[in-house]
Amino acid sequence: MTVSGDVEELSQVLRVRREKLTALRDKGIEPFAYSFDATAATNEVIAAFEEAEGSASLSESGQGESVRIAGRVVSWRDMGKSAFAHVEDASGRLQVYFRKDALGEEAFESLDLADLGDWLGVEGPAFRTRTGEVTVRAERWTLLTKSLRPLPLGKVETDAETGERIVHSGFTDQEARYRQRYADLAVHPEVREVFRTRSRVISALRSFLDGEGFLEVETPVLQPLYGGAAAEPFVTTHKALDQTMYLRIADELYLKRLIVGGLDRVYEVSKDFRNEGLSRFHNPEFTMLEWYQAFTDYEDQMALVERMLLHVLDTVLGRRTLTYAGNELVFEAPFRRIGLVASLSDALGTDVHEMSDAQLRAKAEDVGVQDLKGAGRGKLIDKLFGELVEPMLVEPTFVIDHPKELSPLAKQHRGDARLTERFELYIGGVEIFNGFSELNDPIDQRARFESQASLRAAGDEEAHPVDEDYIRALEYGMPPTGGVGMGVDRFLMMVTDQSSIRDVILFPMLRTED
RNA sequence: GACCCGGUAGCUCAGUUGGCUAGAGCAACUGACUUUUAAUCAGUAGGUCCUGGGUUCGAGUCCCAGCCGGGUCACCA
Repeated sequence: MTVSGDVEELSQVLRVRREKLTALRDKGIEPFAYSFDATAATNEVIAAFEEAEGSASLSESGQGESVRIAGRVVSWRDMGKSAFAHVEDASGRLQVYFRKDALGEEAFESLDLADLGDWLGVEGPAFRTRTGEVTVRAERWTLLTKSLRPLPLGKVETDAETGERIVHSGFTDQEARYRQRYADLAVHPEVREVFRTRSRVISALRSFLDGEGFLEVETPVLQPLYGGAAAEPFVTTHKALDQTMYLRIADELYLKRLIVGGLDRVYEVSKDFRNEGLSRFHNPEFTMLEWYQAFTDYEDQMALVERMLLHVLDTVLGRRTLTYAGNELVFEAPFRRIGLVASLSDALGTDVHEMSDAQLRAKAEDVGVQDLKGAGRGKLIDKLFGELVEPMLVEPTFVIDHPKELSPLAKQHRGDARLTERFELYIGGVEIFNGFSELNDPIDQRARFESQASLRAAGDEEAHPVDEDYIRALEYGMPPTGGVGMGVDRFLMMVTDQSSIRDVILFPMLRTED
């Protein structure tokens, strides 16, 4: 684009708006107002008018009380000595009727300098038009903000039979919508609604945990050593300390340090960062909810997750079903539970525990798993599960009792030394929750870290590094604890039926422009 | 990282076998219209055809390289 103010080189549509800006100032109209005192949101104006109609308290000419509304102009129909517009605010849109005789010559002529996208304040009584739409008859209008760049507004048609909203020539380029989320939000009320839902869901998660006696805490984003998940970190440097720092990949090890300290129920809503590829289920910066509760195990936590999800659905949606990717998901506790190894054994027709590593590897190659370099027994089982069982987990399903090598922070299963007490909750075929009976034996924890280190030496770059300070904390004594991590963005994909994680993140990661 | 698809006006898109001055709808501008609602009618203006090379008398179109995006897969306990 051009140097700002260099009007000569602006494209025609931008130039025209700059010229109107100048014309407004010449008329003594301030194009960027300081404030406006609206008396009602647009949806309240409509509701109040309809109520007045019902109680027959309108004036003889069918007008309600005068109102003041503020919003963005999203449609305009000029009729010579009158004009209709729709003005949109956070609550909805409302039609405004401008008449030369009601506004006076000067105020009406000044409307020529208004554009789609401008923010306007309008004052006047509501009435119902011949075609039946509740409308404000403007007696005064105020320019609140002049828009200097045309918004990609489509034309909105309401289907007469179904009442459906049909948008013509809208703003559909995905790249442009993500890069200019402000414009995407401005022209798509349904996108604004997705993010309102996001906010309500996170609020409901917090209120649920608060109600259970949990304490919301904040732990470091910048960490001297990363841990709590198997992932590549972002690396940075603190200059004054001359020290390498990592952006957290999980909150787990810090939150469990707090359990050691006696804060027996803690949770954190956090941004975590993983230096990995992007996909419709992965954004390098994402929102995680983790909580830890002393004196509970993974059974207790599965029950808590069930209650939490029902609370969120009841609070936010008022129903216990979701439609995601064309599937109806019914939430009814208790959710289905399947053993990871048991279900894989069923799928393979052989007991997984009886199979050698070589047999597992051969099976994995059979079903087309790629990149098995350095994969240990646990990873082979996990890959096979991902290939053979995971796609069938549409209804909410707890997958439980994972192999030990896959879960270096989970407590050994009380009935089977090969397994851990762990669960993952799958919804719509996607992993949303991950929890376990937390490993609190520092000697076992050190051994697990060390076997991770040998996996790392064998080529598994995601294996966990040893965290000596965390082991020291466990040595002081961590009570029996159940803990859970939740992929908040993924859950929101389910709640709002969006197919990409980018559609539930306001500003998803993209390569920079230019 | 692999494969497929795409990038043309502010927005949404056409553009044939390579051929004259690159088109349409919406938005914009001028004019008409005081209950319209995808308002309507008449007219006008608006382009780095993603970038850089190449082939050709001639490239939006064909070839090569690159950039950016979307989708699918891989990666992702």
